[in-house]
Amino acid sequence: MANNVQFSIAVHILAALACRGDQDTRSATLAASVNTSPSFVRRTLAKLSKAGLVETATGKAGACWLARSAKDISLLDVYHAVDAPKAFSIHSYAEQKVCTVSCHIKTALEKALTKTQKALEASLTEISLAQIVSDVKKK
Amino acid sequence: MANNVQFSIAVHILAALACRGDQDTRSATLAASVNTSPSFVRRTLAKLSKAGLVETATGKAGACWLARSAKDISLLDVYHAVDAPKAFSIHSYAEQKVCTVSCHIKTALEKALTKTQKALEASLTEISLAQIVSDVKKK
DNA sequence: ATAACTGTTACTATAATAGTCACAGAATAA
DNA sequence: TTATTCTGTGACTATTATAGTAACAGTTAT
Repeated sequence: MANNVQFSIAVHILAALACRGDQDTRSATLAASVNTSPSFVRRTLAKLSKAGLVETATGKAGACWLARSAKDISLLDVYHAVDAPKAFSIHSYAEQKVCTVSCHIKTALEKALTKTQKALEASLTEISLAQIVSDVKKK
Repeated sequence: MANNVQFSIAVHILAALACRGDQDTRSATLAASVNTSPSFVRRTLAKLSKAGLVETATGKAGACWLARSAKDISLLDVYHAVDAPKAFSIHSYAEQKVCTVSCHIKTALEKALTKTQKALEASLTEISLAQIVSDVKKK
């Protein structure tokens, strides 16, 4: 499949909203920045909204804006909001009863991969949206 | 697309080889344990071989075995060997020159995601094949 | 020579994701 | 109250990374 880029698109959208400050923003405006269709933006926005990262208004003056300060939004929040896939997946297969490895490798792998997933998530916690925005503006 | 499971299949194969000790092992035997075709196993095996994790013999008595002790193989070695995809990918899109975010978000994101990738890889270094094998046998 | 394996290429099938379209529902403004 | 213009969402197609298979040349033991 195509790689999952929802996460990076979500960060892009949030950074754009942070930069626009108090201005109301329509999905079409964001779509222009991200270079995709408004519809796609709205679908991502819906997830961010459910996760409480943005707020939206429907109707003629429809718009969206950050629900809280950029410094209070971590990349882990975004990661969870878009429900991005785990770093690793384990293959599924029929266990061969005669083979110890075949029977127990799955559990052993899960244990190990849980650790690495935790490490990744811990790293995401360390990075705030505000930092991203600051980097964007610096350049 | 389907998720990338090459990594977990590679670990499965290596764990199986570790358990079999000095016995010569054919790709068909591994295929039975992993529950896939010998051809698929051989392709993974080829990568592991290029990375120096296993050694193989061609010809009638063809076989494969670990190139070094399981405790000297880390999951990071395996990760690199199979050339597994990065945890995150960044969306590509045409930069909108009028938009600061659109122009610089990519660099900012790359910087952030490099950090998390490093964290993930550091975590993989900590886990050896020997540990996986030990977990498999314990159960 | 023959048999039996690996290494590799070429192919098809699958499935996750991207991306688009269309429309109902909602709020504003005339 | 009607027209307008936005969001939210369901239904769809297109794309593409990956899984998985088939086939065969090359290699080695017997």
